[in-house]
Amino acid sequence: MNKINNYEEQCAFQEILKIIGGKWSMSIIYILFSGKKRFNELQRTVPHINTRMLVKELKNLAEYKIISRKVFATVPPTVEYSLTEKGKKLEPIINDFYNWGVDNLYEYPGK
Amino acid sequence: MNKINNYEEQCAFQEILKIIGGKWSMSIIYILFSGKKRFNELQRTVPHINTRMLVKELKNLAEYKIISRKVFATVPPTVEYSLTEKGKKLEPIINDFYNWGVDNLYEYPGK
DNA sequence: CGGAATCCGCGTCGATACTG
DNA sequence: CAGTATCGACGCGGATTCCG
Repeated sequence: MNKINNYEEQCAFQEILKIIGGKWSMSIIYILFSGKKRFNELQRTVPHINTRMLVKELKNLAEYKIISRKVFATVPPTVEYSLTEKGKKLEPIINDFYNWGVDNLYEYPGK
Repeated sequence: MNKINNYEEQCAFQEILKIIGGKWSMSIIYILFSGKKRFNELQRTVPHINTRMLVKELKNLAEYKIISRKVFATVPPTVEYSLTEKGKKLEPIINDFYNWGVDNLYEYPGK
């Protein structure tokens, strides 16, 4: 009854992780749960990320329609990022994931 | 009411991802949902993983008590890996994650 | 069988500087 | 403000070989 564990499922898993398993993706999505954010806001909120990485991740997430990018033709330019419906569906999952981590990982201080 | 998005939470997130956000961790855990597995079984089931990476991941996961490692003093040696209670708690989360990926990512064929 | 050890390329990531 | 461009290093991860 358990169709888990076949080779194709594993490959699918790896594809999924390639998209949102990166170093920064989850952090960015996590931040966007609280609403749309501008580029600089994101950069300030995600610890240690740099411009290039943030641009790259945002582009990637937008490509898969997890986030949407809205440009306002103002001076200076304004760009807003927000979650799409797909992205919003991740909220409970990522929250569970985060909570699991806090509950189960943090009693191990040392590397 | 949303305490999300502060700097420390973000750092915590990055710590968690460092532990189970690697290229192979989730795949291995996913496989172990269906029961204990031996080293070679895992290596055969996870696509493209090699010995070194598998050893490394198993060691890491065991260190954080997500999986447990049982050695049987037989000849030839037998080692069984299985999920701990902590690891089992991940099952619904990773399943949700996987399902989300299949539902939302697979209509994008291209790179 | 289940690892450990070594060697090494290649891609990722980071820092910096620059642009519309 | 919101990126783009370029460069260089470092470390991840792959292949191979050896060991108990």
